[in-house]
Amino acid sequence: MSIQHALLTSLLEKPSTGYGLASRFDRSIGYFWQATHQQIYRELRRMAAAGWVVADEEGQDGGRKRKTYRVLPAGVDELRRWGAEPAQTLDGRRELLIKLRAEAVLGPLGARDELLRLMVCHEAQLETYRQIEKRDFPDGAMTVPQQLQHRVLAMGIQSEESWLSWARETLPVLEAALADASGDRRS
Amino acid sequence: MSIQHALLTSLLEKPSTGYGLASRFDRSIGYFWQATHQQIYRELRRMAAAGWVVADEEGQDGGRKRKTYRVLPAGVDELRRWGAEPAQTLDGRRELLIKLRAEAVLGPLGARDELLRLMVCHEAQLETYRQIEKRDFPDGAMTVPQQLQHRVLAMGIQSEESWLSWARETLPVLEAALADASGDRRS
DNA sequence: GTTACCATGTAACGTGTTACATGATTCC
DNA sequence: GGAATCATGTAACACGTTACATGGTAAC
Repeated sequence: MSIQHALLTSLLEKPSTGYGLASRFDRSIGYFWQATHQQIYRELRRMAAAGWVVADEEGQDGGRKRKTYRVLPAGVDELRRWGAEPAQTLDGRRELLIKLRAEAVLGPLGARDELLRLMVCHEAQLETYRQIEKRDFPDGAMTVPQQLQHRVLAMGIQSEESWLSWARETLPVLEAALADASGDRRS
Repeated sequence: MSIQHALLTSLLEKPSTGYGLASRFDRSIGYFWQATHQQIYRELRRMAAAGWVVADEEGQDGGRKRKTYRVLPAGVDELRRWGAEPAQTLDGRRELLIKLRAEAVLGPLGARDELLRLMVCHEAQLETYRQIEKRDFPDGAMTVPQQLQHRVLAMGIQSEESWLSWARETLPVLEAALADASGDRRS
């Protein structure tokens, strides 16, 4: 259900209409997450009902109105709460990216801890894949079908390696963010 | 709807019960695709209705029966048809992996062409991301929030690079598979 | 006998997708 | 006035998830 948090983050960066969100989604969070306009309108209505956002309606009475949504304090609270909450699913990679963007707007929320947790999980996963590789695909002559099966496993190994390499480059940035924030508090 | 094709491939490798598929899914196609037992039972019933698979029921009358599914010729035809069909969605990466496993069982289905098509798409996507990086994150001093946003984009860039690198290593294997098959026909 | 695992299923719900429909504004 | 784009919505459906329920078999 964290499409809501993606939208909150996006709205904090800049209040927008649903249509505007759908367009901007393409070129930020949309790098890794696509949402149709239906989903966006549906979630905006839900969040408005929950008091996380409001729609400032402009335009004449009668016809359909253009609604510019902005985040209310309750929405910020929710985003902070969610940011601090450790991911339940082992595949919190997408969520983590939203937490990064949310931290860029709101300051530290706990993304560093989340990143460290995910790194442990993905290191374990990588190790598992490597064991399977050692067991099922010993060096030497492989038939073509075996090579194909090996490429499938290789995809898993490479994804994990690539993610971990990204994570190791990301960690210092999150630590700089923490240092920054504590520096702000001190001054 | 290609969970059906994943199941067909898995059943071709070895006829199984729904439960068995769910377990084996964890250690092959499950590298990149998880399916709950509900999904699996649902799809098995649908495929049985379509005549793609049959359940050999054993066990006594009355109680629930253990059903061992195996693929019928119509199921093989469907898998071949699907294998040759170019992916509609730009994100055919998961499907491609199933096509690789399907090729390992059935011989060439067209995965090489599919791989080449996807490579073109992903090269274009990578280029787009790099343009955005050049435009939005020029070299030099970046604030911490900017660095965080940059890490999100970096994830997109790295995913594409990693996938393309996998694809470049996979291509020769698919070509060896084609050569193998034409060799078989000649002999 | 009771625990663990094998095996299948129903029901309900939430999310994501597709098709279709409507109207406002802007530009030519 | 017509086309393109901005903007919002309803309805239906497919897919995925969770909760709950049932019963068989093997091991202790």
